[in-house]
Amino acid sequence: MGPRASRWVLHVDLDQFLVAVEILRRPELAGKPVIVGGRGDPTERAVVSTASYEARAFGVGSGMPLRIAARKVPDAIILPVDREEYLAASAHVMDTLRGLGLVVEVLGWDEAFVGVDAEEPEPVAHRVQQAVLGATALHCSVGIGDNKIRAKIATGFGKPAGVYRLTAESWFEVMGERPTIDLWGVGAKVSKRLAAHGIRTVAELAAADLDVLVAEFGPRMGAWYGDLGHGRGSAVVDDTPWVARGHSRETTYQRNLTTPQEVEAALRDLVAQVLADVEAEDRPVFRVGLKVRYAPFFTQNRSKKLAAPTRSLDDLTSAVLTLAATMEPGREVRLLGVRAEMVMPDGGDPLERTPARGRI
DNA sequence: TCTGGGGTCCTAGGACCC
DNA sequence: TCTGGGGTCCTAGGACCC
Repeated sequence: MGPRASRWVLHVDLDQFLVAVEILRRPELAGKPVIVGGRGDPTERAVVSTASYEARAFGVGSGMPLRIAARKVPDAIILPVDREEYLAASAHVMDTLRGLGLVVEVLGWDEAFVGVDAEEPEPVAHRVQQAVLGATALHCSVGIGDNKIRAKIATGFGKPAGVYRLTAESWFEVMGERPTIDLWGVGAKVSKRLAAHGIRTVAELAAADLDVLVAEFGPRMGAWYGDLGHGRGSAVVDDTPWVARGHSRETTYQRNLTTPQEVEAALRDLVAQVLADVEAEDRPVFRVGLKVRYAPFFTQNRSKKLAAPTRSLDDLTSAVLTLAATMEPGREVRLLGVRAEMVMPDGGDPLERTPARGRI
């Protein structure tokens, strides 16, 4: 197996995944405004992970503070995030796809690329939907593309439970007049920076001078955004199991931390949690990171390469406390995060990035 | 309105070396 | 005394995704 170029790429995306899994357990929730987020308590600091289509009709979406969501939909049923349950459902879906004899590249809990070499991809897409529905009772949408970028963007036009094809031929007709932020990998910041150069639509991005993009975003990202305007991208689907670069834990405190003692205790706790994830991987840590969000909303990151890779709790704790010594004294802290990056399993240099793997 | 938690990759710039 | 150009390594931080 491993990476292979495909004639067609399918992007399989489960519809309202977290909510759909909850409905499997509690069928009476079907058709109701359901929101999954945090610990299910809208008075806490937390955000919406997934909202049902009924809740979305009230303007609720992923990433919205739970408190605001609850205000918009007073009748909402708000449920806590249950990672274990979603992981199990996700594994069932991915196994079903592999069971069809297809190459499957897992992108997240609820989505995957699938390589298809058939002349006509639509029958395969429908077969995928039927297989997933039959095995798991979950609905999915399928985007079809001549590469991964177009397949991924196509899915949005197929939701819910549909199939949509987007290729080089239809790219500009479908996407040309849309704002750049509709592209996968262009967010609020980049779309603003593009707009400052007069680039507002996908067609304008495609027509943009490469030198301008490179000067603004650097050689790699500049070229990447240029390609994105054309919908150009890789059609290689890679089913090599993903190896995590690292693990992290972060916590937003319901009450801000105010004393150095509170901060240190919280950090010791987070390091121990991260180490538990690291132990499961059987690989030592070569770099630790510290993320701090001060009140009201200002985030800083620190990182430090260790003198030698280690898995010792004492070593990792002292490294993190060293980083913490540079925190601003006397400021209230609302979030702390600890990250550990691990040596790759083959012993290869962990700083050697697989080119553009995460960005497809 | 008030902003989670888990990830990935890229860039700028300083330190240091030849 | 003031100074080049190139390279590597490292940290801080930015941006994006689900």
